[in-house]
Amino acid sequence: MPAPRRPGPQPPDRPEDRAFLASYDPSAFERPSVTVDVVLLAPLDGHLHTLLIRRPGPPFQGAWSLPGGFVRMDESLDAAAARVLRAKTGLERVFLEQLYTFGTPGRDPRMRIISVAYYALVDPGRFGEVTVPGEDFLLARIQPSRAGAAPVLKGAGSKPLALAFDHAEILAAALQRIRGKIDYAPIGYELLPESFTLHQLQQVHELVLGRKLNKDSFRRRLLASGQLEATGAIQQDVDHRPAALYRFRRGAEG
Amino acid sequence: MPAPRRPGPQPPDRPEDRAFLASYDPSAFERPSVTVDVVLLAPLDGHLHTLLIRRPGPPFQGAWSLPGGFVRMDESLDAAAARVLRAKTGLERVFLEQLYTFGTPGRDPRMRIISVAYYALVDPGRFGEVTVPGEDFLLARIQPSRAGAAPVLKGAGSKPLALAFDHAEILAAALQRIRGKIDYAPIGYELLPESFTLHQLQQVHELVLGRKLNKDSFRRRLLASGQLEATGAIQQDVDHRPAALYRFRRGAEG
DNA sequence: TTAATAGTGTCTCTGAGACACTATGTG
DNA sequence: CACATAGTGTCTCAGAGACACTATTAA
Repeated sequence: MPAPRRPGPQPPDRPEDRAFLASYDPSAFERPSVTVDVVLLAPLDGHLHTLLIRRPGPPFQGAWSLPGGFVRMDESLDAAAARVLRAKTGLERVFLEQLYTFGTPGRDPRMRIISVAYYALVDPGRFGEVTVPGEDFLLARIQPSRAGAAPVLKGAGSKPLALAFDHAEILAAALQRIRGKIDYAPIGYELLPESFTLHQLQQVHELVLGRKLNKDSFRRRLLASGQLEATGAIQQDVDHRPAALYRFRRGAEG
Repeated sequence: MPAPRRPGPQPPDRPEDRAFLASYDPSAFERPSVTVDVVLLAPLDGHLHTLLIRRPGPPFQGAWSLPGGFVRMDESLDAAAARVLRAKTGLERVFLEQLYTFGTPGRDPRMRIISVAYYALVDPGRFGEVTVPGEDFLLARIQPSRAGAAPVLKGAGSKPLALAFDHAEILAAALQRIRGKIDYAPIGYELLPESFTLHQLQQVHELVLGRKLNKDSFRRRLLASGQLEATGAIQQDVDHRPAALYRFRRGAEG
């Protein structure tokens, strides 16, 4: 939620500080590893889906996991999340926001790893761009669930998927976050192509919220919000009356 | 925000995993330091206040900063925040929630430090319990400000305080978070003693939101929410009609 | 023409704001 | 008594749900 991060104010450059810095021993404290994990969400076939990667080695070898990776020493957390997402999926210029930081000791059996979780939202068309280099991946369907309930994932088989590490918890936190946010923040648009119908926007909101919405008041509310702008075009190739297409008015988020 | 954290599911114990673990070299990646910083908030004299600690050494020697400290290898992030708050202020059993993680390279001039920020809410009476061992501290007044505007801090002098590192940004994020949350989450009660009047509760909401609220609808809304329970007692030692005292019904958060 | 979805007009219900009024304490 | 704050009753207005109705496309 904070605004874009800048380096903070710099302290005055004084000789005694330089002496202190030179004598400072960064190895005095044992340090944890820090990673980012990304929950990538998009609607597909009437369900939310998330991208999972099969773990190529232990621990949890063969299990499904969120795309993740270590934070480098010279990059911000936001930059690490964008880099990891690009490296693991090929996707760039994606809506990406910090979610929560998970750091329970033992969440990774190898060593102490603190993971800063992010969530990313894309429109379903961009799932087509996904290329996972040399790795097995899956777009897992997230079963509709009400707030509070743990989300259930479905892959190709009939059994619900279990995720590696505490990734089920991270996924649940991401779903809870967008559920709480979609009513007042313009995140629904991130799950749709550039232009869309009001019905498609309503379907996205219903997917995220896990319940049906009233058509009339949804239309009224969104049209009154000033967030939408008619493109002038209408839907093509539908076997019923085509709907007007809208786009999100960036900047005018009221 | 996620439910209490447990260690994730453990992988099956297989011989080949043990071999992998034995060969795993944790020093292969350079690691950042990880700290927690705590924004402690309480209402006092009609203003929100936050506890600051004077930096005893460089960088930013003599400047005011949030209480913080390194995360130990064997404790969770929540536990680290509670421990740091206890060590720096003596306060225990405080409402404490993770806020956001700040990790811009250069935010600490000494080395790469990633800080998991928390915010803590206490009632003003508990400020009396605060003891900062051998350290200079200050309860700084947060000037009323509307959403979006950067918060302004006042200490004893007339000039606004500047904080060390990116701590002003962390404070701003904490204020923004509780502003967004107080309308639907029972956090206002954390800023009040066990029993309180509706007027005191309204004042706390007004402090957090930075604006006056309508008395009638505030009363109606809170009484209808089912969150409040009359204690049966009334205010003492006031020079006007005493108000009824209420307490928060924990568990019944609707 | 029918089926299907898009889109409009209007009634009702609920919650917030406004305001008038009564209640109960102190000095 | 005056004065201050606590607390109630009721009117109005705005937004959400419900529902009836019209519009426009394909088959």
